[in-house]
Amino acid sequence: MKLSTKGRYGLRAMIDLASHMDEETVSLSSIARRECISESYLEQLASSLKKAGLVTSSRGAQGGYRLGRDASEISVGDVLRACEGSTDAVSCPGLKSESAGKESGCAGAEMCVSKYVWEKINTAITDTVDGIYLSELVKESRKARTGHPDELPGCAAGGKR
Amino acid sequence: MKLSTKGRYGLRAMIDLASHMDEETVSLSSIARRECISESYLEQLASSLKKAGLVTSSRGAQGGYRLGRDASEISVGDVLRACEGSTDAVSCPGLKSESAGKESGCAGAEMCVSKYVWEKINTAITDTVDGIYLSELVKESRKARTGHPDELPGCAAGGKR
DNA sequence: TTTAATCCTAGTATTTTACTTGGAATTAAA
DNA sequence: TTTAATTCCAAGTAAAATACTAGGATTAAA
Repeated sequence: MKLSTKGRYGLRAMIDLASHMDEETVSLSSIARRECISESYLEQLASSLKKAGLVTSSRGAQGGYRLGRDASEISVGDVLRACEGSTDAVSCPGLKSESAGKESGCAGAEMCVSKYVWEKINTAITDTVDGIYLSELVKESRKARTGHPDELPGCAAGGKR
Repeated sequence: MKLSTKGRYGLRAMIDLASHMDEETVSLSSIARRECISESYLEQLASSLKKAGLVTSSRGAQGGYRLGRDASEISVGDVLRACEGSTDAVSCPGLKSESAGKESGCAGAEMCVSKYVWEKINTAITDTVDGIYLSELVKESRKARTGHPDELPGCAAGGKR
């Protein structure tokens, strides 16, 4: 039951981008550097985020990315879904989230009680991630940073895995 | 962010076992048959469940498994943790759930705002799975079954993947 | 002594993850 | 007009994780 690097890096990147909305554009290379994420890997995430409308881009020198809408209107759920495809911990036909008509899969769909559990887990996750917005995280981040203004990360220790 | 077959099969198996507590012992082969799970794969889950004290076993002919304690005292969380190791969607040093002292990993641990998000996701999941007990599921299952007493699963359609 | 079961260790095919590579296209600035 | 900085795109790939299978050894009831 793990969130992959896509979701984890994706959120970090979006928080970083949101924290630099004073700048005209933000290049992937700068995000990658600050967040200790491989730039070419970030490209893939950027592509997903763009498809989802969460960021816009301008090409060429001095180009880069901007948020697609205000940070207060982008939820963590939006980001994770864009990067991971879905935030469901279990997806099986017959669950509400998959509105694939009929019980197309599981043997004896209405007898599958665990379905009930998966549904609860999925809504718990969804409710949580849809209730947190980038704007809050940016605020939190600034607070933390001003508390320790001297500490500047550096990639060596972590970030990768 | 997917729950693996271990957790999914594990819970199904435990519900099945809990539904047959009138019998002396329940063999893996019978669970495997009813739940459409490979018996040899189930053995591995049974071993984890036993280590966690969620089931007890007796060897030899006529042997089999029983619940380690009452179904009302075994939560879905207990089962999932036994099978999957943890129910955390993200584990990184610095999170409460990992009480590994110091910020042993992430660059600039206190600046990592996403930590705050992972924590919320993890608690949401934990709270959910720790609040559902096998006894409820058995009851639900019986209700569903008596509603459609004629339907008997059969493995063909699903169960595997 | 046969048979039905748990128990145990290891192997393996497949899938997924986490990247990298090698460019092409676009645009601002020199 | 060239150069440099950037996004964009499609494939390839090594390593890890997943979802099993195989082959027994052990135990105990019938």
